[in-house]
Amino acid sequence: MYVVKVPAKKARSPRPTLTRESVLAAALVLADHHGLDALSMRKLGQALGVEAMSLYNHVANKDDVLDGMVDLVMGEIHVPVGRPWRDALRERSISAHDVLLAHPWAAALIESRLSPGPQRLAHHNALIGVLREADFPMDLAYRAFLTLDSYIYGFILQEVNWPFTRAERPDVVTAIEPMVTMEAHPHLIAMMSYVMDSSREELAAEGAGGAYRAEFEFGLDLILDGLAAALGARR
Amino acid sequence: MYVVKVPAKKARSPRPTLTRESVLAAALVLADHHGLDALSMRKLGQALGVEAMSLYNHVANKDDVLDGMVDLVMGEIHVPVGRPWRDALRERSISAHDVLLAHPWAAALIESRLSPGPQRLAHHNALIGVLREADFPMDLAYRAFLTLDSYIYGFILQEVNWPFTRAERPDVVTAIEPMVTMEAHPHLIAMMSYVMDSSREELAAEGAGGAYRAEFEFGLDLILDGLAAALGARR
DNA sequence: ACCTGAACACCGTTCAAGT
DNA sequence: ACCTGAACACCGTTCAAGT
Repeated sequence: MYVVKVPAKKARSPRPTLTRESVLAAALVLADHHGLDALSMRKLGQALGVEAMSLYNHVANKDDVLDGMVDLVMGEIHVPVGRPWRDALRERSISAHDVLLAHPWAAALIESRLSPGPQRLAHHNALIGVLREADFPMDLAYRAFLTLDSYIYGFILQEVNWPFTRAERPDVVTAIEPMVTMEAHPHLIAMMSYVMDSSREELAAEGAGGAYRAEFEFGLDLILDGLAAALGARR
Repeated sequence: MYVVKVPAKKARSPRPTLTRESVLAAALVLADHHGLDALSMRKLGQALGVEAMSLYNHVANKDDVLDGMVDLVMGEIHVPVGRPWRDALRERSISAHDVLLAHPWAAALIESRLSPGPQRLAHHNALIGVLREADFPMDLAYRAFLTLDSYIYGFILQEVNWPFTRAERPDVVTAIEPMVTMEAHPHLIAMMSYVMDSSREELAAEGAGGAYRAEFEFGLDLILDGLAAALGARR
């Protein structure tokens, strides 16, 4: 499985021959551009200039497509090796953040997939390797892994689904406003006005890593500090 | 909106009159028992002894149903007030964990919903209130909130989707096994054998809070420690 | 006021038939 | 070997018609 099919040399068809890889790549582009809801086998076929039924010659079914997309995304996340564990974890966490932000549909999908692909397995193996080579005992390595990944995926899900400026999603903001009252939700209002204040809108425009990058790094460093302390306590 | 409709006294129909509340309650039960994928307007109507189209007299559409279900779940999460911030946050985090574990479809759904309902607004207001009354500056309160909720939701998503014992999901475990090799994934294999070892299976049987409860509390306390340190540094 | 039959525009997937 | 038309069993939703 996962063998790359080489298109026959003499193929002179107007469009390239379908392969598992081209199907997955097209699915990823479609999801990036129009969201995961817009990804149907019929539309995917259409994007490839083919009927939906043809896809079943190259992928088992839609679940197989989703698994393949997840694995493509996992392959984009960088895990540095041969570096101090804290640096390595920090860099891979930020890489994961940026990759998952670039594919807003991916985080929710990854967490809902049961069978990991080769890229995901390799990623996890490398990650655990970083911890083990830094002499994390296995129970602590497991907890470190769970804590860090819980944070990363949870953060991305919030970031991707929660547009905090009125400019981004005026419809959402105006829908919420009438339900929030000063009497019932004073603290919520205080936080919303902090979050939506103008200096943050400038941040949002800066790009690279998104407007939440500083917030992400706050929690990330907090967790890395905690792991360092836990590791120190064991020695 | 959200007014409870009182069924007419003289109603003598074989089944109770439909209300928004009864529709949402039935949807929640259906999702708890058969998963979110099994929740369609047609099946929901069937569960209520009615055609799918009747539901539209009580809810706007399926999105409205999903929003209502999320809000019911949010209402189950307990936020203690008038207690030291650390105790209050710890208790509400564990409450959130247990509630979200009891409704395995909820975490993913909550994070994908754009418009919060009244219970969610009240919950967030109370949570921010705990932080503000403990003199967290607003920027730190916001980051504390983001860090904690990222962790909680991310953790639940992993816990809900990752069955770690062969007994629970033999099909998943056997599907993964042939892909993992000792040469390519030594660290992954080491961790999997740690995670799947028999002493953990006993833990799984203990119930209340699930088999991951200790792991959840590890990361939770790590984050609470970090927040306490960050708060102390500000004073 | 509430329920429903019929209809519309979608889904994923199978399978026999085509090339 | 790969593609497709027809078909099946599903979706969410609308709307005119019923009571």
